[in-house]
Amino acid sequence: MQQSPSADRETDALTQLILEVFRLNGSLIAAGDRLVADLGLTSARWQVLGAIALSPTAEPVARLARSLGLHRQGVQRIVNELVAEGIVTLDDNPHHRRAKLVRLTKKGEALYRTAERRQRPWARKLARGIGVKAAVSAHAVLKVVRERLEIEPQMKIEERNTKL
Amino acid sequence: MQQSPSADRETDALTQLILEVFRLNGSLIAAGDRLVADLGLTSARWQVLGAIALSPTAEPVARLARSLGLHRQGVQRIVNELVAEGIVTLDDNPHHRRAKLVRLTKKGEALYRTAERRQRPWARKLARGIGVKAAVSAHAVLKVVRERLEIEPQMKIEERNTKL
DNA sequence: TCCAAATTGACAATATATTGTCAATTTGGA
DNA sequence: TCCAAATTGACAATATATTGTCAATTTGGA
Repeated sequence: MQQSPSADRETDALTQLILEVFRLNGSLIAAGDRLVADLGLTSARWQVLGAIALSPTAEPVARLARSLGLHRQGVQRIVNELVAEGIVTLDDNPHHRRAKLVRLTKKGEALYRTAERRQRPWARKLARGIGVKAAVSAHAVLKVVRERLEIEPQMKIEERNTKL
Repeated sequence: MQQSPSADRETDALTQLILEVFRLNGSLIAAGDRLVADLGLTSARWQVLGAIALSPTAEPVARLARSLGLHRQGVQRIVNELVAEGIVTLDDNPHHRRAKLVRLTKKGEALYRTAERRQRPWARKLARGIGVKAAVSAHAVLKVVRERLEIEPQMKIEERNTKL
């Protein structure tokens, strides 16, 4: 089903964009790791910490994993490490005997705030001169693509484990 | 060093964009895996295969890894598997006794073409209606950000192993 | 109330990625 | 020509991610 030439230019443009997303993702993770390494964080830990910090209410591991699009087991592993280091605690959940609620400790909150304080000027330098409009528009494009990828044909990570 | 409000909106917009890049990257890898799974490929294998197929001349593993921004060892592992499956071969390199040149076999070329044929209509569906201009502009934004991340403060993957 | 389905954390097996080191070899400048 | 530095693949140790399974528990509909 060959399309019009303009549709093909569109396809090519998106393909290039996708390749750039892969490259940028790699660079961002590497840069994030460097940014918080001396705090004992990694990009992965930071991401989990962020989900805990930003969630309006404390949540169990499985729910955090689901909302991050990560594997339950991977998040569990990270959370267990963070517990061992006194960065988060697992509190009893009045609504579920097994599913403990993950909460930041004082130390965890301080850690997250430190990382946040460091992230901002870093992002500011990266953002300089890009323009709100261009950034918002790029964001919109990526979001549309992601949403198209996520409709049906695909299953969520958790569903894969459960259903297959 | 507090900036003007507009600079902060810019920072916020970029932060949102960055989070979206992480999410999209995950979705793309998952979708890519599904797209070529029945061909015996994964996103990682496909990426390596692409580097081999698109390079104007055959290259050794270390060079492929460098140009992909991946670890030499990871690419080596994938290439070894591809050799075992008859998808690529390691040919003698007249200029270097150890660094064999990775080349696609007939089978490998056919496989890559099959994957490519499948990728195009898939990308076309994803791209529909996005507009060349929006895609190109988004690409430009991501590229600028990546290039800023890659100047100095950071070392290339290979350099890290060698220099530290 | 009851019970099948879904959720959850634990555990284990395996796959994959990362980090570090080494020796063979090539490269490039003195 | 010579030799220090860089590149390269091999190997190994470890870290991390993925997949699969299970039992405890909760949920939601009959």
